[in-house]
Amino acid sequence: MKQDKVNFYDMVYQVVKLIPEGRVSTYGAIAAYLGSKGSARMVGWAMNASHQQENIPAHRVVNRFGMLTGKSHFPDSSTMRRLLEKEGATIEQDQIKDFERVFWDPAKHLIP
DNA sequence: TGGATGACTTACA
DNA sequence: TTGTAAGCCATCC
Repeated sequence: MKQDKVNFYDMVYQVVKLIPEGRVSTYGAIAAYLGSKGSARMVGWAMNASHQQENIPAHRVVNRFGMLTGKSHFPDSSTMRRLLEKEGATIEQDQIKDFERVFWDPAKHLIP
């Protein structure tokens, strides 16, 4: 049984899907919630694979600075910003304004 | 099998 | 202070 560990991607998806509307999270926060604080890259990697899933609001996941670093991976560089603004977030130059206000930490809102 | 990659983070010079 | 470098872990070729 190699599946002693649940798909890392699946865990990331679960957390990302739990992000409330109008809120955003960070790679590091999700990684830390999954138990691997230093695996922020894995979260981003999982997001890359999340393109197969349409239910993954990857636009709600940004880097630690609230910057839309993943916008380049969207069909359009403005798709990510548009989705966030549509949910009530404010984006300024590919960066979330009041980021700390819309920041959603899974480790604090979700119960392990 | 081993090396390389990745939408990041943190530490040190 | 700014810039460079390494570290993290899983997946892909």
